[in-house]
Amino acid sequence: MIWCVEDDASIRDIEVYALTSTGFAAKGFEDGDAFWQALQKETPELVVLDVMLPGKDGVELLKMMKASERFCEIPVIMATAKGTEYDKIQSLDLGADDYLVKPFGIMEMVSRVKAVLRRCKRSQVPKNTGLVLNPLEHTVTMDGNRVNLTHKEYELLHLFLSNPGVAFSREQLLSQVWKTDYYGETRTVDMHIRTLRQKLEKYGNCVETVRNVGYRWEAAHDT
Amino acid sequence: MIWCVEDDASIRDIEVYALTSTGFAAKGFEDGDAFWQALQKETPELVVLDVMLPGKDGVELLKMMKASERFCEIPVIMATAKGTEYDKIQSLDLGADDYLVKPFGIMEMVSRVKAVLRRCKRSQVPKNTGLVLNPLEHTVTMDGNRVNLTHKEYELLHLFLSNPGVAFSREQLLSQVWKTDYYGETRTVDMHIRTLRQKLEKYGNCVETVRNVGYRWEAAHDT
DNA sequence: GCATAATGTAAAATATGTGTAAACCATTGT
DNA sequence: ACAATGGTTTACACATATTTTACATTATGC
Repeated sequence: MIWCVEDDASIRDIEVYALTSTGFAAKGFEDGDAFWQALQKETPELVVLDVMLPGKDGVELLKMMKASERFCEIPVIMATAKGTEYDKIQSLDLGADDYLVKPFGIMEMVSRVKAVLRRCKRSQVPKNTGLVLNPLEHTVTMDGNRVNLTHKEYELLHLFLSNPGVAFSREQLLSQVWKTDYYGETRTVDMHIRTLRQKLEKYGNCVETVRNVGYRWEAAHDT
Repeated sequence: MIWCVEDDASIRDIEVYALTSTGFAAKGFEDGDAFWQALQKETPELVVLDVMLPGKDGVELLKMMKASERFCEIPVIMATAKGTEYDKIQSLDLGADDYLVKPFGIMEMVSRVKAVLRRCKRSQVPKNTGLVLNPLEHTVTMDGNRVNLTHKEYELLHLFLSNPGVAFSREQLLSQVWKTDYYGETRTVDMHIRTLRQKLEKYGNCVETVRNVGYRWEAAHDT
């Protein structure tokens, strides 16, 4: 799925149409907020991001993506009317994968999308974290070895792995995993985090405690 | 090692010089033959390839590289005076990794080289500039590096970044961050401002003290 | 330049949140 | 009903964030 963030409706439509007719699945977003919101639920293959946007501008969004554990791997092509060298350098140095200067030919955009995807596919080293969760079998393997988790532990890990980098409060964990909205004084969550950490051995320290908030999965720590 | 294939000696020298002074190892080639010959003995990290060349032209060389098992993985940036959309598309579709239209700024070239290398080796994570606060992850990154803040420090920064330029009194800060309306004689706020300033390093002086009033975030000071 | 008020700094003292172990309870299968 | 297993609670140890205290430093007005 390719996402196009562009406030001008006519340009957006052309972009989506061109990509769709080339065989890509594509979706348009009018502003940064709608885009960011959708990003929480879904992960696109690539984003074509306009710099000039109402609300948060493209550069801001790019920074936020590249600063995030969860989104920093998503390739981004920046598009803008500003064609100064500084703009190009800034975007590229911020981690954008390519740059389009308006008015750009629609086929050039498609070509660049294809080129970036090709590059990313090529450089995608099979990044096996060593920790594989299989929802179908309800199992977890660590470097090929089965790990025996209890149900709650499994659900916790599942939630963490589906949202890497996101900090969850104990309340959130209780409501998501335990399906209860009560939260009094209890060490229950901590207890399960503990056993999970132990069973995950070297991956245990991927579960970071965020003091005063809760816990977070930090994939960077998987050595 | 970065290779620049370009027949115009002055342009070639500038390219090599710019890359070298940026920290890359770089070497220039006058024509396709010299380049192709060198390729048999050595493998560059990336090639900046001019389209218009005496003898075999750039497109020809690109095709040969991409057809070869041995060289097809080497990233290529095409450079040319022809700036038509067709040329761009052709090059990109032939497998070039990026495209420069002459006359290009020398720093743009360096940026594109960096961007392409980054993409090809995702191992070196792109670091963005600036200060980014991610409420979802409850994290703060500074030029791409994570900053470890305590909860109060985080809340302070959050408040400042959400209201750039606004001067807050100590009372206001106490009520917003500490959620208390009491204010006696205490250095608590100053203390936290201090640690925040320290942890933000060069962004530390964005926290301005407003004498007789309190503190304010002045984004202009983030150089 | 000096007195004074405001802010910066360092350390110690305190409060708070989290880790841990063991005991306790609930559910399931036999 | 009884084990066996997983889940919860309790109580306390421990680590670290926060606050206090005391004093140094810097700005401001005369």
